[in-house]
Amino acid sequence: MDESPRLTTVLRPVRAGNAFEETVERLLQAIKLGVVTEKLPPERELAVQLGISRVTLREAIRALQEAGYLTVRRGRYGGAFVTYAPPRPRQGDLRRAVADMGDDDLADALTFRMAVECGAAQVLATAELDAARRDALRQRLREVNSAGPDDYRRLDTAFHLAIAELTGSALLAATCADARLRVTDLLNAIPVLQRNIEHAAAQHEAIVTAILAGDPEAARRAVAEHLEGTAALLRGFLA
Amino acid sequence: MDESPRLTTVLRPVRAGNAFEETVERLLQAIKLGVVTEKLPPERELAVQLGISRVTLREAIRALQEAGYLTVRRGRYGGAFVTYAPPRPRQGDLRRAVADMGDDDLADALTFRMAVECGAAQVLATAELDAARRDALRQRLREVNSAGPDDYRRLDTAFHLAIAELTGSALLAATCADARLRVTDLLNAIPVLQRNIEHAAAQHEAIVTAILAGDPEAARRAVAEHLEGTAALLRGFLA
DNA sequence: ACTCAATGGTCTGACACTAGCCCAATAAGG
DNA sequence: CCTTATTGGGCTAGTGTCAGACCATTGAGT
Repeated sequence: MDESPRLTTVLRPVRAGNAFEETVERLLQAIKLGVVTEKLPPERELAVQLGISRVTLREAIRALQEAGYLTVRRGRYGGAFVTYAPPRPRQGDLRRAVADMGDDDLADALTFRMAVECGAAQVLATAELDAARRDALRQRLREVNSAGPDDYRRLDTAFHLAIAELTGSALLAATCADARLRVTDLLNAIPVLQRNIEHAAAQHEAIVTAILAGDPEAARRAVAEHLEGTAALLRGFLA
Repeated sequence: MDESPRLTTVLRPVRAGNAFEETVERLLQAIKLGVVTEKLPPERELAVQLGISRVTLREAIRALQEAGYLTVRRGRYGGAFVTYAPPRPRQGDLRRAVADMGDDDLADALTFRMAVECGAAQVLATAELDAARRDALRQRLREVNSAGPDDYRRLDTAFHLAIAELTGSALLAATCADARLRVTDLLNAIPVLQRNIEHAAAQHEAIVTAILAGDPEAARRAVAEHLEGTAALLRGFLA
């Protein structure tokens, strides 16, 4: 923070890059988060959803195709198919992934995620949840707890995002998704060990219990503990 | 939420509008939040900060000039001067302001703000603060507590934003600023009464005490209580 | 009175992005 | 085998945005 923090906070860049770059980024996120696992929506439809022209979208798709993330088929029942699965992390991947981010960026991302996910859990615990929402939350918990190593990250993401989405706030959901994908590359570089899964499962359990019990303090604490584990691990790789 | 919430969360529009519109919006925010009270930075400098061309910035400035928010003077020591102060709210302003937002948007904004501000306070309470940061926080508290009715909103904004900024996370600071300005128009339509100021002062006091004591639970609770008051007032105007 | 640094005002050529249209390929279903 | 709905592929004309250069104005200091 050089001069007036409030000034640089509000007068920050209005756009992160050109439409092409931002679109590539967004699609990559959707793929890496496991939000789309099979086929992207048709170009015309997707272009509308993303608020860009089809030309720009097609350029982005072509870039991802050349990078090996997508395979495009023409004709009816064709489309852009996801041909990517997060590779099993190998020795040194994590160190490299951490090094690829600046130290400041990493700290920023971790802090950001901690704040918004705790906030979301707390809000959800405060809200009065109908049966459908309670069931949806339990369902996500079951899914992540019964996941195999290959699906684990995807279902873990789904679980965490579900908490934000169930608050009913689209802004909050989008922000949590944003926070999550700022650490996706790092999480994907962490080996998924059985005992880690079990540890996380207990914490997920605690989060859901607190939310369903309507206890915002406990929900906040449970999420903070859960995230702190990962954060501490990643911070260990900082210079 | 129609189909798959996660899908619409990630595959949302990549840009909110064209560069011109977004720039107007951003500058208007800076003015209404009271972040700039006198003069905007020189065009060349501001264009770089906002990541846009000078041409686009100038169009935005001209629009705000025609709308009466700015006066532009040429020559050395010239620039774009703010000629706007939030008007004293009158009877019916609040009802109108609430009606101008959709019900869904209002609920979304309030939920969002609750989550991110609580998250920020909790994070700050967890962090180890050096003397400079502790002093900065106390300073902001003193300022808002000794504010007159005309400066109150501006200094209240500064206080709330300071909490996010002191976490050191630029992402979190930007998100809190965003959350705040989604309710700025509504807050500006609420009359500033002396007893409300006093009530808020006690709550601000509690927030700072909890943060300085390193008690994230208390910090979270204090912020939640503080925001809930405003939220309840606004929700009262919903159809 | 003059100078000059800082600032807004304007122009130009290049590139990015868009909307809308039509073509080409493909596979399910008759 | 043929038809057809659905989907990607490609083109064009028009608008938005940019970088950079140059002009016009102002007022503090000399």
